Amino acid sequence: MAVLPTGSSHLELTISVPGFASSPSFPSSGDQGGCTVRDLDINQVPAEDEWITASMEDEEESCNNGVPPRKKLRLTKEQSRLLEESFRLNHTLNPKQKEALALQLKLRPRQVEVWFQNRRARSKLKQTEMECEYLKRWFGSLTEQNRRLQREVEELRAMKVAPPTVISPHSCEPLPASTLTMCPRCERVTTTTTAAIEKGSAKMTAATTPTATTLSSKVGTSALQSRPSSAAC
DNA sequence: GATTCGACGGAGCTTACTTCA
DNA sequence: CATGAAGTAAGCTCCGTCGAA
Repeated sequence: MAVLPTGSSHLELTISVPGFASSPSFPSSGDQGGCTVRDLDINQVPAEDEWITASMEDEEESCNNGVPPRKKLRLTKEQSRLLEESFRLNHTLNPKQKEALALQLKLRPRQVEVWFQNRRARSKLKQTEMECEYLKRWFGSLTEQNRRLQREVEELRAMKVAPPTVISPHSCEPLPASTLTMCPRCERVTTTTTAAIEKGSAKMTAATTPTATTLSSKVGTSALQSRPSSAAC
């Protein structure tokens, strides 16, 4: 798709900074071949200090009636950055990648999975919105083009009634009006008979004002890559 | 009040495994 | 015993939705 950016670019992607160490502040509890998270149970709920609360007051009143209020996890900037980076490389994760990423981010695999689900869904939504915008603009320009062509047809019809002379833009010589027509697809002026012009005007009306359904069925993804009018006639 | 985003449940699909004729 | 069909469980993605921030 030439018009729309591929992948997730429309959801702001920050570029990784070389030398980033994953969660340097996290205490290492094991020492096994450089893996600092040996004892971390990835299926455990993150520790309390991993939850970012909206305010300090929230933190203070975290235990009401012994039931910890359900807090919404906010990913840290680094976690988000790493997730975005992974998403840019791959929109889906295999189980090993998921596990590794979860370990790196100190999140549960399920959280990584959910993040990718949401990310896919939301980038798709963004893309759909962009396609919608593009179609609106395209439809607008086609409508305008149609108006213009209809006006031209009217003018040509009027000329047919009047003395049939048209001045050529190139040679400034008078041309017979019956020889001028425009191909609705390639917008090239061709020579046809007067009868053909009348047929063509009817076709033009249909061809340049696609309905919403035909437009959306055409568009998919590939149709957005190029204007149909550029096709060979 | 609107928006963002982490989380969840359910539907649908695929794959691996088991059972049975 | 080998084989193919049918059943089942597990795991995945997508979708719609909820609710905290």
